[in-house]
Amino acid sequence: MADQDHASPAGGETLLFLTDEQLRQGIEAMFFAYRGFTADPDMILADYDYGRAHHRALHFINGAPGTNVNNLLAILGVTKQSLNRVLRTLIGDGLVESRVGRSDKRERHLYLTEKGAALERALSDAQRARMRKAYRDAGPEAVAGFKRVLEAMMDPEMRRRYHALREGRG
Amino acid sequence: MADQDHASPAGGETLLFLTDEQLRQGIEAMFFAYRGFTADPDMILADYDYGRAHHRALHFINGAPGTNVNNLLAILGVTKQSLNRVLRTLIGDGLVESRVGRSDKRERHLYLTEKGAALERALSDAQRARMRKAYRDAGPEAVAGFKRVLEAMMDPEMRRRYHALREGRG
DNA sequence: GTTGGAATGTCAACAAGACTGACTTAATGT
DNA sequence: ACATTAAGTCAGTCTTGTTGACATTCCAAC
Repeated sequence: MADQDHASPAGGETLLFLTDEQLRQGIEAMFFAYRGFTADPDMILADYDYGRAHHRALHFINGAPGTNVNNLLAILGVTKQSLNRVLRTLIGDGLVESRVGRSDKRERHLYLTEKGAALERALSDAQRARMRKAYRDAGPEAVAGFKRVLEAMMDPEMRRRYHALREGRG
Repeated sequence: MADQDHASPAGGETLLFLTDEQLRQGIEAMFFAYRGFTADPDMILADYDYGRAHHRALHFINGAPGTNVNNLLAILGVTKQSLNRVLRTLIGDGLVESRVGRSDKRERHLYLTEKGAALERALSDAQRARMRKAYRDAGPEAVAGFKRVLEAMMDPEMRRRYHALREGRG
């Protein structure tokens, strides 16, 4: 069934990579690569009593200091109960600081403490090291393609947020 | 801070994509894209009493019919106890058949039943549809780069298994 | 041939992290 | 005043990972 593409009369080149087998390879590549992607931070986290959820919270608070809980919720795509459990331990352990909003006192603005920034840095360094190696091995053009495909794979809402984060830092 | 690369005297082009901000974007792209990657099958699975783990088992049994539990274990990267729970429900529900090995009676060889193949197809179709759209939107060259970077991101052991699967089907 | 170790798979109990649902508190805004 | 919003909490459930203990089968050394 993977040979059916030879039957397509014209444009075979542009359709070649859309066979089920090609798509399947992409799916499996995503699966295996994501494992590598999370492996290094996971090893560090195992030493603390934290998990991947804590890493994600630290990452996005670091990237958008002062963000409120609702925004973080939307980015992470979890329920507030789930995020709250994580946030409570991070605040309790002195990695995250929660300040009452000055304009709207209902909101809580989140910041990393020195201690929280240190852990975030350790986790990020490990993850970035793998990313850097992958980028180097694959080359600049591959990286551009990599990002284009990943972006096309996102839900529109997540793509919007992805760009918003970039612009917020740009 | 994203402008710092202009300071690098030579080879700016080859280093441009290795700034911390570029790596951070890649990390966030992986995070958001993986969410999209799993979203469609997850919605289907919610209708059944199955989860992502069941999907993964069905996927790889479908790709390597007759595989034994140990091999599946190594591919999925979980403990045998964890896989066993998933396998038990799939076998109990008649989606997977487990045959005792003829040469080595300790081994169990796994096959999808008609029913199991049908669910696998439904899940795969949903996931492939998103993948196909992403590939189409990004273009063939981007897809090649996408795969190169993902492969470079894998642990060597997983890269080996990834290739083994491709050759087994090739 | 028996036996002891290694490999394969199963059962049971537990923990992390997600979920829903119901509720409280405080601040905002109409 | 009253409804809405932001945040947090409590309780209960589900999936999916973990360890530990155990049964079965195979194989190789004795």
